[in-house]
Amino acid sequence: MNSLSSSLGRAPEHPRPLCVPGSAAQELPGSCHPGFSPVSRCLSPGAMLGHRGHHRPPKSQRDLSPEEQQELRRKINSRERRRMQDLNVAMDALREVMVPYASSSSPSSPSSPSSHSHHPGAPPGRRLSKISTLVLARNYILLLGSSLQEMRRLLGEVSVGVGGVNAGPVPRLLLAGGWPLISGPSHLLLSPESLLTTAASSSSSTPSHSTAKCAILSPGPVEAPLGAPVQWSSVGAPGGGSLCPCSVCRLPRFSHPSSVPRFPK
DNA sequence: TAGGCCATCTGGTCCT
DNA sequence: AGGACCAGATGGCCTA
Repeated sequence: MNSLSSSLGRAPEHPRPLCVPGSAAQELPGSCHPGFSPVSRCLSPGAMLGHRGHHRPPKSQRDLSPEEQQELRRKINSRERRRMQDLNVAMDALREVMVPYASSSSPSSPSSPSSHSHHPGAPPGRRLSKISTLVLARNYILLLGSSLQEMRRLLGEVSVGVGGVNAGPVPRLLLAGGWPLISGPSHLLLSPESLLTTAASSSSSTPSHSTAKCAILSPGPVEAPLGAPVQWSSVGAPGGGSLCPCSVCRLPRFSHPSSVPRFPK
């Protein structure tokens, strides 16, 4: 776990100021309210809106001394920080496999949180935002699914001509045909049936205002005619055509090797 | 300067 | 009881 934190680059030992009951010097302006009881002083309006409609610290917490409460709060904050950092590591891992959008500099460049700062339409050099990463990943999976289905269809056609699916060189020939990530993690090779189902169900719910034209963002891959597999290269691969006009795809095709620290000091 | 994105803090809830 | 997860709030950084 520590390895994950250390890989983030942002020194876990130097998190932002902690808001710990009883530690006024560390309080964030606006987030804590001196004068409240040690237990309730950090309540934000949102935090006050508990599902039960009232706030009452657990019995065990009420029984703790201020020092113990402070230590407990530090411990909880640390856990939450680490949890979010782990989530970011996973997000970076996802960005990496998001060819051709993946940022090579990101892996653990959380050390450069500033490079996060990006939004659709931003100039090249910015890595995918979290939401963009998730949206692209989803559609990327759908694209792979449709590609797999297409490949299976072609395999079927070719195998008929050469005497069967297990006929020697045919599969290898097709596999060498430039299918993106076709040899990637096996868990990505989902059943085309489930992908079709997913795509069909999601195509009606997918926001389309800015993504309808995008082969990556839209359910397009699944809807693509069978004889014409999606032209991946035209979407964002090096040497491909113009950038997709959608809001998410107007992103850098190539990762930037350098990243600017979010909090330069 | 506004808006987007992000990290962090926090309290509540659920699970083991 | 403790940890994981979640969602709201807050403030900082960056870009248009």
